[in-house]
Amino acid sequence: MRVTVVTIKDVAHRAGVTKQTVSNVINKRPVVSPDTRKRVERAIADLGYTPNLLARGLATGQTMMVGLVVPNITNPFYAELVEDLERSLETEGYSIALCTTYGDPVRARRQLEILRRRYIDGLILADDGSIGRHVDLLTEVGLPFVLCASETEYPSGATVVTFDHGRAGYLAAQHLRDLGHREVAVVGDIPAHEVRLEGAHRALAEASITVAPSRIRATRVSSRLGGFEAAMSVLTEHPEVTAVMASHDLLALGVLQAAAELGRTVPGSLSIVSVDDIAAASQANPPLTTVAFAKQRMARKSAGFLVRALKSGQHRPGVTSLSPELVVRESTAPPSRN
Amino acid sequence: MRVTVVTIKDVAHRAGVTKQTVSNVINKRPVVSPDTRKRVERAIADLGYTPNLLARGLATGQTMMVGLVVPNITNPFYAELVEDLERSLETEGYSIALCTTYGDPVRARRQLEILRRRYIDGLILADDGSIGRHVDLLTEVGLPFVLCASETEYPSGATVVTFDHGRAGYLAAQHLRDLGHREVAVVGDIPAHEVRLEGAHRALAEASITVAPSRIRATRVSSRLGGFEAAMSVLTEHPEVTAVMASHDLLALGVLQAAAELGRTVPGSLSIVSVDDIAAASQANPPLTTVAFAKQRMARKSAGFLVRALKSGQHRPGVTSLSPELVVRESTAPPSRN
DNA sequence: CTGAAAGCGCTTACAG
DNA sequence: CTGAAAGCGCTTACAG
Repeated sequence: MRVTVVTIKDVAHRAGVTKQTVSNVINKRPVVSPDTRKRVERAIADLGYTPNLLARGLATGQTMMVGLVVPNITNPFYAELVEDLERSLETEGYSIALCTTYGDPVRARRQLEILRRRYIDGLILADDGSIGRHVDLLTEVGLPFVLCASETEYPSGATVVTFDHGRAGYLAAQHLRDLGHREVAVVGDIPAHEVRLEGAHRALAEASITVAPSRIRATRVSSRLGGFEAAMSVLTEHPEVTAVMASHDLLALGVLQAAAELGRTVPGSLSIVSVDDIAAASQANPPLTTVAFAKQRMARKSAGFLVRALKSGQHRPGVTSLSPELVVRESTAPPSRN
Repeated sequence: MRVTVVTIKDVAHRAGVTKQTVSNVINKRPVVSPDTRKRVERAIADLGYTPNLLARGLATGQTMMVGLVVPNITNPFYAELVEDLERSLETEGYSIALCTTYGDPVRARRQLEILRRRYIDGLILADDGSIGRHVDLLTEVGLPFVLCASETEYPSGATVVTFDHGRAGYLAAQHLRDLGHREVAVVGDIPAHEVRLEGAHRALAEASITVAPSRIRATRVSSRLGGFEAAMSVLTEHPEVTAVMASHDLLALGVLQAAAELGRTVPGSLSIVSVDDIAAASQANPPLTTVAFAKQRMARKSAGFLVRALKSGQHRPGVTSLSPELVVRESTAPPSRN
């Protein structure tokens, strides 16, 4: 099926040199006389030659591919992260191989195995909480990687870029507290976002506010629908609640929907705050107050660390924790008196 | 950096055979005696050997990778399509290389060039309308591909899977018409969705309804925000409008937001219909009436065609047009009398 | 500065 | 059924 393809040999032949000379000009090694360089470049242009990356990869051990492992890409957080990562990486000349795990450790392992056999140069993994289990595989084969960590514990000795999830939760709850809310409910992706919620509890505790366990709902699914169901249940049982803290925006969008369903205006009769700042948060109605994670900074940092490791050949473990920032929009207001 | 890796030679040595025998057992060629097969399999297991896909690709000309080219993945339509495609393809043993074009033809070309140099086996392209220009490159190098076509014209001689966009528009507008709407505005991704809108005009014309040009708004950007701005402008200028047809769901979500902003309840005082049926459509408030494109069927068909072409080595051009279906939810109702 | 040789890890005919 | 040889398209020392 494949049409004949022009190789380094064809170029060499046409330029009247050997293929290693062609290789030298391709790789810009300064050992070629200007004259023959010109000849070779002509031949390359005439023939439309481009090096076979497979062959090069086999010979050099460098494929210029890095793997990106994420739970999925229909979740906008990961979609946005992947796009940012791709942009950062491609400016460095790397192509990306995308792997989705769907949160399935078996699947993740299989995918990693295949990437390894394709001899990618390195990996960036967006931890879904189960990635930690596969780090052994990575270190075992000596594949450089950096972890865009979720808040769950990450392995020591790894290069990780993470957000300060505890602080994110703290900032969100502090905002509610400072607005004067005392009747707060929590809709959370539990246990995945435990740390965020702990931060929230800390902020509330500082104002002697405690959130009864019955006002904390874990979502069945990590989606808008999950947030909706959780909010419906908690708001129905506890109508006195004036504010809901969601552990991430997708859930908050569901809470928003539940509020509409229950006839509670936002922020007039219910305040909603969450964490993430995905694009949809600012486009919601009303736009969501949330604590922003700078995905783009995470992407740049991670890509930077990986590229440095690949270039230097040195592994430099360490944890970089990025600070989240409260973004006040229109889903929060002081509690109304009625 | 890379730790020592076990090769076919190591296996051969340990099993006391030559590497071509190992190759024979790996590729399940029925020429190996049960006895030596066992020995080799033992050696493979002991050493944890897995074939180097780069080397194999170079030797066979098959990389078992297929490229997926989409405009972006933050648009949920493409994200969902990519996930479906990946699932279909991986069951056939293919890994995917993802390319995002961001609608930039230059970028698209560069990416395709790189994929070609990586010797992927084939391609699936989700047309953003500009892909057509690159088909020459693909046919030139003889790379099998299938086009998940947008509605713009596609090259002849290609294998394409598309939706009947005209019918989609027709169904959407017919629904509004049958509900009794006569004052209709259009928010469209123009010219990308020209065909959908033509279908819509046809349905309306059948009831002698014409949509004045001033009631048709092209969006600046193909996003929620674009839909919002377009709807704000058209609804402000034409408050008598009772229904809006959007050319895709993302825009419709923006229209929904505009309706809220303008104090028009949906569907009480304004009906909204669109085309696509992305996940967010059913999760909107109210859930959107829309015309569904079965992305999953598109993904399966496309993957199926490509895989068949790869296996048979035969290119079979043709256009498969999938039928859309109206999904009535809660964003549409008869016009109110006031 | 250029060319002959060996090698990356696999597969594919082709003898024995 | 097994082994020796050549080749996929590149690169990397190493002579000249």
